[in-house]
Amino acid sequence: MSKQPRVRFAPSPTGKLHIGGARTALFNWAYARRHGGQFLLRIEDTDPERSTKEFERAILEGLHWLGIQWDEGPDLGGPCGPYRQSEKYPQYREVAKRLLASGHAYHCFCTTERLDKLRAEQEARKERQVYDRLCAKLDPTESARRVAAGEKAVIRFHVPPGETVCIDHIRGDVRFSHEEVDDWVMVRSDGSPTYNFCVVCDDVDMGITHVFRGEEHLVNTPKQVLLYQALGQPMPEFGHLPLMLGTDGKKLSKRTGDTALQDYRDKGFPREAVVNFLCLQGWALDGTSVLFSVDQLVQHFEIKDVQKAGAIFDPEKFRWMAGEYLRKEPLATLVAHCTPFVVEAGLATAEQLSARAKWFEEVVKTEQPRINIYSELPARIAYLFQPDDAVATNDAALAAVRKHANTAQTLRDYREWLAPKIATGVDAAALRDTSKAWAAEKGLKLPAFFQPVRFALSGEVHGADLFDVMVLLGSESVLRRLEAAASRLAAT
RNA sequence: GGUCCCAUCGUCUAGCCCGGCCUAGGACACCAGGUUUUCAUCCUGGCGACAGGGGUUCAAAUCCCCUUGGGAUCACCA
Repeated sequence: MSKQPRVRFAPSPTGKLHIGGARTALFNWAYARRHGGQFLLRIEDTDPERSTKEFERAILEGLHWLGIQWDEGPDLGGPCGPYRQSEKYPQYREVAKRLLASGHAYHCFCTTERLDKLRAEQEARKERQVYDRLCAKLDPTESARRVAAGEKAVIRFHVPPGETVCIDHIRGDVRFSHEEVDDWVMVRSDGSPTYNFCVVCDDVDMGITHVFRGEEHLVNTPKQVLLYQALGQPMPEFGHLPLMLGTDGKKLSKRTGDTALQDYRDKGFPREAVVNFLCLQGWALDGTSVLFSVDQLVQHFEIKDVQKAGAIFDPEKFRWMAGEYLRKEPLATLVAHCTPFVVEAGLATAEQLSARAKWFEEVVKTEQPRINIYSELPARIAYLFQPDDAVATNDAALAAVRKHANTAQTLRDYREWLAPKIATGVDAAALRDTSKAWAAEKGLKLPAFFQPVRFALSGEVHGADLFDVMVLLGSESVLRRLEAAASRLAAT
């Protein structure tokens, strides 16, 4: 690398940040950091119909959340601005004028109707559907006159004969014949520039040295490369990242699951897990490490190590990884991450939780091995917030408890035995042994003892350690719930 | 259909560029055990792939060709 690389991520604000885009951003950013270069953010909002400020903000937010910082961008500014394409129309017009003058581009007056008809005919003859260059044959001064007269026209790029090879660090060199490239539209009849045109202008303006983007752009590359040549600008090196695929093997879309980064954030996937997992779609730290940090990514990321084949996005593995990170979180951090979800679920207010901070911390600690994402917590701990005489239950749990005989009696007996022991507080460790001894003495099999008690306390037959649950509930609640369940089981 | 890209366990991948260390490694999932009052966590083991066919070579997952399969893209969208 002769000089510092400059790379960019250039989303168009026509939707929330796609996880594929997030990965593209991540790889670009990692590359810049790895090689001591700059990472820029550019907003490609040349489609006024679909672009919104709202989406732009959401995208920046998503990027921030991932922990990606850019060196130049629409919010930060920089020496190569503006970083929003909608603010650069005068510049594009200038370039188009130059290209027109140098004969690399021409005005095309063909109507949409003629173009449609042309395509239909080519289709019928099973030919390639390309523009027939009718207007390329027009005399430039004649064209200029018609344009001056107010006639609607687009500006097309005049593709010269020949062939070109472009450097792709992932795929190797990609060779293409100019024959295959259409005389594409650079400027629409309303004067607005098109994507392929803006991209090149901007990448030139911003001194971009490496273009890493999704594979769907591979077919655009020839058009863009030709433009670099026409402009007399050095070509950047490319890297077309493998597509992220849905379980159907096709490009990931809303059909096959959540595609927006925000969806995963909203569901409570730990940030580090998202970053880690996204990186694993097409890249690996080494053969064996699955879990790695952003620092490790930056330390080892090489674009040539990126996989060529598309990667099917596996939500299952993603959830597993989320759990791995969640389990490693320091308790205070996990509490902070979970709190909004508990509040959102209506279990308690943030104030109520902070008033019982120590207690809530224990609650979270108890569930930490049992949840994979933050949003799973509320449902699991809801029982702690319910009235002692109205603990929610489900049929399956009830049915399981009913399999045991004399459960009401068991609960009452246990309650009676337990009451004096927890009068001054619950000691989980002590109770664990003595309770089992008590059950044994009563001639109860362990499940016949534990299941009804658990059911009484939480309405479930599965869950955290029973005596930890008692600690969380407190003596009074425990005794009340034991009684309430006994009554209920006796009644039916 | 044209053009382009791709091809290792069901999935993510290591190995491929610079052939031998590959009787192909790791992870998810799955299955079977162990731990636990249950669930989860955790631990152990198992299952399971070089798409097919030709070359080249003493030797090919690795290089070449063909076939097959999959994908992307064919706009005055990005």
